[in-house]
Amino acid sequence: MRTFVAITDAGTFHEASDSLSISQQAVSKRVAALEKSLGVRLFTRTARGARLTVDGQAFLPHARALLRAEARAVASVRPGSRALRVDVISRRLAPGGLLSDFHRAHPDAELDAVTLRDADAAIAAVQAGTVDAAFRAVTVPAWQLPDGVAAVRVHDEPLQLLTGPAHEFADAGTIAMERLAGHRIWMPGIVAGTEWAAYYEDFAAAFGFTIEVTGPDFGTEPLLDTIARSAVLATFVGEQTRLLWPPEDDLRRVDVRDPTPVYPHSLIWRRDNPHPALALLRDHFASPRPGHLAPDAPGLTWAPDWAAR
Amino acid sequence: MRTFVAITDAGTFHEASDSLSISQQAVSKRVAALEKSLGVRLFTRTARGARLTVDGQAFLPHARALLRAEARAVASVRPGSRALRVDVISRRLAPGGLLSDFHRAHPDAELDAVTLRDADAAIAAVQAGTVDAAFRAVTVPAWQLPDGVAAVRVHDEPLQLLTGPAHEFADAGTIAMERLAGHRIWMPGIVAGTEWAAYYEDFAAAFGFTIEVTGPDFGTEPLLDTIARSAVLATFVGEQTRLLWPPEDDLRRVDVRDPTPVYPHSLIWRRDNPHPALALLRDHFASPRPGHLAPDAPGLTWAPDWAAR
DNA sequence: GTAGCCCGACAACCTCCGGTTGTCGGGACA
DNA sequence: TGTCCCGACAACCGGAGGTTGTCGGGCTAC
Repeated sequence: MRTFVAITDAGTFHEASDSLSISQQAVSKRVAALEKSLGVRLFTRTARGARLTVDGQAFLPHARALLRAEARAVASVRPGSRALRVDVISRRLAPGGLLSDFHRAHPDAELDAVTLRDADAAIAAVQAGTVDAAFRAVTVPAWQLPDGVAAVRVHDEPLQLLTGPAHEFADAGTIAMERLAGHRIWMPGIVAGTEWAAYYEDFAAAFGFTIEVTGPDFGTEPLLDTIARSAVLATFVGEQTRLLWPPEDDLRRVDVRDPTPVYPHSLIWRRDNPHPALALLRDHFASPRPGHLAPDAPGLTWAPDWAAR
Repeated sequence: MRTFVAITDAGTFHEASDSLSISQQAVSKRVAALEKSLGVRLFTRTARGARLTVDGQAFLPHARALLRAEARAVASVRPGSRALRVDVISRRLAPGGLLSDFHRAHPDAELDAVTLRDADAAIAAVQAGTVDAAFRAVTVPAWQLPDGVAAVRVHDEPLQLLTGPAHEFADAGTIAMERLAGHRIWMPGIVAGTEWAAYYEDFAAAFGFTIEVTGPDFGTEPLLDTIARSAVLATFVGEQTRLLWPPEDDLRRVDVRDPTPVYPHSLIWRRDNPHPALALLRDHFASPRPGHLAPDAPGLTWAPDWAAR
């Protein structure tokens, strides 16, 4: 690909071979191999150089796109001057409802999303500089964070109950929290010892339902399929979560009120991290965002006692 | 890259080696080479398989994007079932003002833009199936087109004069066509014998200015730079043309009235071409588009006599 | 505690991919 | 029509990248 693009830029095989620091014959061989593998001619060879065929013209922008993709891939792991790397909790809960929001506001800021084991790992990674920021529920007060690490609760994500059409709550639209008592909530994929598990333990204890984590996690598709077929199982998802499958009419979203459970996200970062996009991220989440609950909303919501303010 | 992604999908080196039909040792070597070239570890090796490191997680979406780019590149030249391939006239005149419009209306329709030598070559390519459609000024009446090839005049692009700040017309904003008489218009890059050359010959003859095509074409940047510095040279560009360089304040766009010159684009296609996106393209340009001159606008515009209706 | 198992790494070997140099035919141009 | 330059072809060669065989090291079962 690089050779192909170099030739279109240079105009002749010979000149391209210079810029690539290989021989003209090697360039010729590379092109011949590429043309053979594609099954089309990319250049018409003339006495005054190489000109693109129609296929070559159509191919060129895709070849350039490929080289750009390669450069971005390499840059994503280059120490120093890489894109902002942000830890977000498992996609099930909030697959970028947070970040896609930011992305719309700052389309040029490049982000790489990663997911660490739990908040402790995320905080350690932020301190180590392995990641630049994390969105996590923080279970400890601010003064217990490592030196130089800051955390601010920036986003309370309302949780909805997700049920199949045969479930008791399927057509309720909204239910009161007290009706959850005694019900079975299935949350496979939760890892014991994480802040995410702690959240659901406290949540279940506070309102008298049971959390089941049985079964290995085969991914979200079988999980949601099971939910869709079950009359008694339900699960929680973030309000912003967009499910890819199954079609939404196989599943029902049920709002919960009195109070509405919210998952408390804190933005965690290291104060001396100079990454320019990090400042954008902090500013974005420091200011109130229309359509989102402010974390200090009055008592209509529920979050664990330990959730940092 | 493919190996890297295969491992993340499979979970273990061994399983990935199966899906790639190579040995586990080869997979191990490939990963080691990739990690070495990137300078980071992508996997943590455990007794239960390979897990992504943080770098690996950040790298993964870029690796997938690269593979998608590769697939698109290959698909762009695959005979049958490739993206719609459209011939458009040299970018100088109308760099996708036509196609970006269509792209906004149909973001999913994949297009590859190519540029053939002239309208005759485009018509031949359409007939041969090398390209699926062409936007060209057609110099012959419809009944002289090859069998099965159709052409409909769909878009008249108004031309603006482009001058440097020292030019007589620089600050006029709008001029009457008659004022062009005796002026020098520089249009390097025009190839003799093309319908594009014929257009400008007729244009110049009709209103008494001169066209200069001297000088080899070094690309648009030096051309525009020359225009920007000259007090007597000017050139024509399509109204929709967005110039990348120099900054617009080094150049002046001057509207021409009484009449306004328009470049007549016909959409050319082969009637039995079943490409689904071609039908979209025809429908899009068959219907009136707000903000664009209809090709049958009254006598306020000028186009050559031969321009197909 | 320990035997077995499965995972990935390492070593040795070999093939052939992809580079090199040398040469050639053919179109453009003076 | 000679000259020049472009790209292709041939012959050769080193090493990148595949193979097989083997090993150490954690889980896991008993």
